Amino acid sequence: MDASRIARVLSEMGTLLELKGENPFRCRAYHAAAQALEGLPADLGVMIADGSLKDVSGIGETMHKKIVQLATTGRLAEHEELRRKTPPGLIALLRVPGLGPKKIKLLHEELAIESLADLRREAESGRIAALKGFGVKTEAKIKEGVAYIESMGDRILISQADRLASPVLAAVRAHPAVIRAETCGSLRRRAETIGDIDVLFSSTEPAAVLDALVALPQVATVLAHGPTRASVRLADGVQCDLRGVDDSQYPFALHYFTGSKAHNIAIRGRAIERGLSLNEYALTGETGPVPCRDETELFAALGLEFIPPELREHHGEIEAAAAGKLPRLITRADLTGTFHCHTHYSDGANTLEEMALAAQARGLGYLGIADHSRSARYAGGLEIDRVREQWLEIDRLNATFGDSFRLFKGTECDILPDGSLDYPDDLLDGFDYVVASVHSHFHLSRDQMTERLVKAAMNPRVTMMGHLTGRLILAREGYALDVAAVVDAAARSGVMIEINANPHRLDLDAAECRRARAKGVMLVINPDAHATDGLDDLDYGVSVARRAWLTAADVWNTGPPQDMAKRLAARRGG
DNA sequence: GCCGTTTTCGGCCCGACTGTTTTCAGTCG
Repeated sequence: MDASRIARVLSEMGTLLELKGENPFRCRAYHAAAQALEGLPADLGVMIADGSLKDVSGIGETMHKKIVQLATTGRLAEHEELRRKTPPGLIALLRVPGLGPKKIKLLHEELAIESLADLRREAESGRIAALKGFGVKTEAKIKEGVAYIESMGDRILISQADRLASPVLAAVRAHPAVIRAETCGSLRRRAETIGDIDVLFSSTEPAAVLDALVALPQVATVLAHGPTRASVRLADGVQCDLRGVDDSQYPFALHYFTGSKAHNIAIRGRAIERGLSLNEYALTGETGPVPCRDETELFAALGLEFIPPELREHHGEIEAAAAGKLPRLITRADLTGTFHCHTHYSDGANTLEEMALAAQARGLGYLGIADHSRSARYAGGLEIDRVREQWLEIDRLNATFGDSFRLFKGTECDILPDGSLDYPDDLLDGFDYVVASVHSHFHLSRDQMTERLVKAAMNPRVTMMGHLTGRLILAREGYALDVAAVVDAAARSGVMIEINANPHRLDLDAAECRRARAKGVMLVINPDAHATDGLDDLDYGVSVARRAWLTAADVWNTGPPQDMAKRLAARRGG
């Protein structure tokens, strides 16, 4: 069993123990261990073998044994027993706002509620309001919460969150009494998916600002509304938390509400070690508060470099910041071009020229075109003569661009079920580069799929692997695959791995990218654009790279654009 | 269950808000 699957098991055990009414610190230990597993610096198997897993903070002796057992046998008796004893529907009840482990336990014991459906029925009957500790308001809130969950999924893509948050943030900043404002939480950390939107502002009169904000046209329902904090549901169902603080408190609140939770706990621990106390309003020492004008000063007061929000996951960033060894993270401005874009030759919406002009308008010095190969019939994959026609058009366009811009000839070539490529070798040799991707036969066994992708990653005609795991966030799990084995193969052969920047994919993900880079694999940020505005998704790819601790030197499509032709040729042994 | 330049036991981040309570427990972030 791999690290992230084991993390899910441990996290589920933590939740099941909560529902059982276990000691909350013991429950937290399982969640903390799961978190630690998600951020491992190396392969789990390797870390078990060389003993370094024992040194990971949050994994003690007991947890280590459980992890080893899961890694080797894929099973854990304690987990199976917990599952057997807990009705499976109980976990879903945690998603109902206002219901936590204690109330769910009571509902289960008193009314035998074991599912969302049970909960809705009992709430409608009025029996919940009669329970001790409950009341008519709680019951009404439960009914509303169940209806919402039944109508919507609980998380949204970061791209959707951006679209929802930006008008709200603009409205907050436009309020005359607001001094500073920012979105916080997982949105600021640029996570793949967002649960709800957090907006923080500073003002001398936060209550008045909140009064105005809950009346915004984007707000559908007000869930809570106090003098410093309000929770609202936006028109399309996403929850938005608004918080106001005094401007002197703003840096502390910004840091606190950005999280992650694990990062915050560790930072507070560091404050305590230094005889300080940190909460969301202030950093306080024995002689009184330590004023900080911004987050940089807050980190400095704790002896730390500024930690970019994308790194705040308690995956080693505090230790690195203390040692002055944080990487200089890649930015969008470092990207000088990109590969893997589609045109109307296959399933793209725009012409070669339109894509080229859009790339230039975004400050890129080159653009790689990688339309689908012939087997991808549903996507208009190119037969060989169409490929040659496209090459001619690219040559004609390049002649008009002069030295200022260049289109590269690529292909997103299907990896066939047996691991071979979808075009003959002599045609593949004519491309400037080859992106190899899986678009069919998703249901091979894990061993077969791994063998298929390892073979492609070892193919000397492959330049980079496209959307390696095939996942679609919130929609489809990736196919069964030993990612580490394919990454190892890519490391051996010098094949690059794509960070597919489409917000539905973000494939590879940040944790795998970080491990791949540690093995020496070069990453490349590609938008998988099917239209000109798809090029803007590069921002999401940069976020993944930053969350993976990558610098410009770790990503292929950086550096002087005029060198790229030579670098590509060198990759292809030319 | 984890962890240790005060500790191998006794802590474990902590404040706002809500609802059901006459002083606070539970939830949430």
